[in-house]
Amino acid sequence: MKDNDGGAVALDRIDLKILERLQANGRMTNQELADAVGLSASPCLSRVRRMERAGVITGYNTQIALSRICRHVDVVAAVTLKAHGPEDFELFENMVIAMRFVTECTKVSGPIDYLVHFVCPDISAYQMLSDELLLMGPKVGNLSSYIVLKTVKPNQGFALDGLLEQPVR
Amino acid sequence: MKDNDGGAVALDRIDLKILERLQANGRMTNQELADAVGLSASPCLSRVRRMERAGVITGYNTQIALSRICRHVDVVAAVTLKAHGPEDFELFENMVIAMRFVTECTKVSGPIDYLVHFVCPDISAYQMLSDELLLMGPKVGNLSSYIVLKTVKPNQGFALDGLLEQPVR
DNA sequence: GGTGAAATAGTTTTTAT
DNA sequence: ATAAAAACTATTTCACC
Repeated sequence: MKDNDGGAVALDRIDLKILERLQANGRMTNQELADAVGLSASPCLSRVRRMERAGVITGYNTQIALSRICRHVDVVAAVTLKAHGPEDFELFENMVIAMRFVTECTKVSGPIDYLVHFVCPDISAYQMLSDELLLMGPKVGNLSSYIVLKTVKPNQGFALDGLLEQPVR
Repeated sequence: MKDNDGGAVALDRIDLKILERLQANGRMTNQELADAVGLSASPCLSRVRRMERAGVITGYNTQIALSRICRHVDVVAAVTLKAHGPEDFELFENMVIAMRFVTECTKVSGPIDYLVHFVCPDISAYQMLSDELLLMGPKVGNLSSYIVLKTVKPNQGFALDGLLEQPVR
């Protein structure tokens, strides 16, 4: 599911509708999708395939309510490195990428360098992982942990209509 | 896709395998899934439906590479309220839930109350939204904005095998 | 709770516009 | 580039284990 050309991708209104529908339900059949966007099945499918090949659609996921299956803790760590050379960033990033129970990591601007999201079996597992970052990893200057108490608004995709008001034909 | 009973859900090894596969590819066919977990198509489908009804599977999403479609800014705001009564939390949460371009919001422990994730068309749109929270909303004591520069590790689901080592039959 | 066959429904390729 | 039709494949139900 990768065939990037590196450039921007032009989408028309129908492509946008397809993305909106698939964002809300990634498992709908091509038939349902075609009906929803006012196309017959085969052009609808070729549009989806085209967006997959262009790297616009990068994958399909299943949302799991982890709390229904097992106890776990959800923690966000705000990490600041001591040194800020390219090799310091690279070392930290490779460590985080390889780390189990890290579900997501972003590099941010400002006094914090990284936000690292962990989903671990328990606090002691988190304790070990954050220690690993602090002790064994590259020079981590500060690591503040924020335990997630509640998901107020779960991720339900982008407001594509609001984001794409200009470039859509 | 909701038929919760409020209680915990018992899963066996096959259910777990199903979740792992669907987490990696939410659009695989039931046939492929059945083959992957060593079941025939019909029991595989009934397990999936059962987990959907039990609220273990809460939905199917499509990942979109927004940067291939349009310019945008991705910001995480760390918000601390001035007052911490139940009504202050509720007011803030309702505001955030209704807010366009907020893709995700979590309540956290510690000196910060909420992490609010925005994906906006540009910085001026973000400026307006954060002002809305600061000025019109409930008493926001502090709002620090962290612009996302890079996604180091994109969300690829949970390490289910590591999280579920105890309760699986 | 699983299997395998049968009917229904969806996907995908080809062909024509 | 779209649509319709044909061939193929998957989904879903059901009788049986």
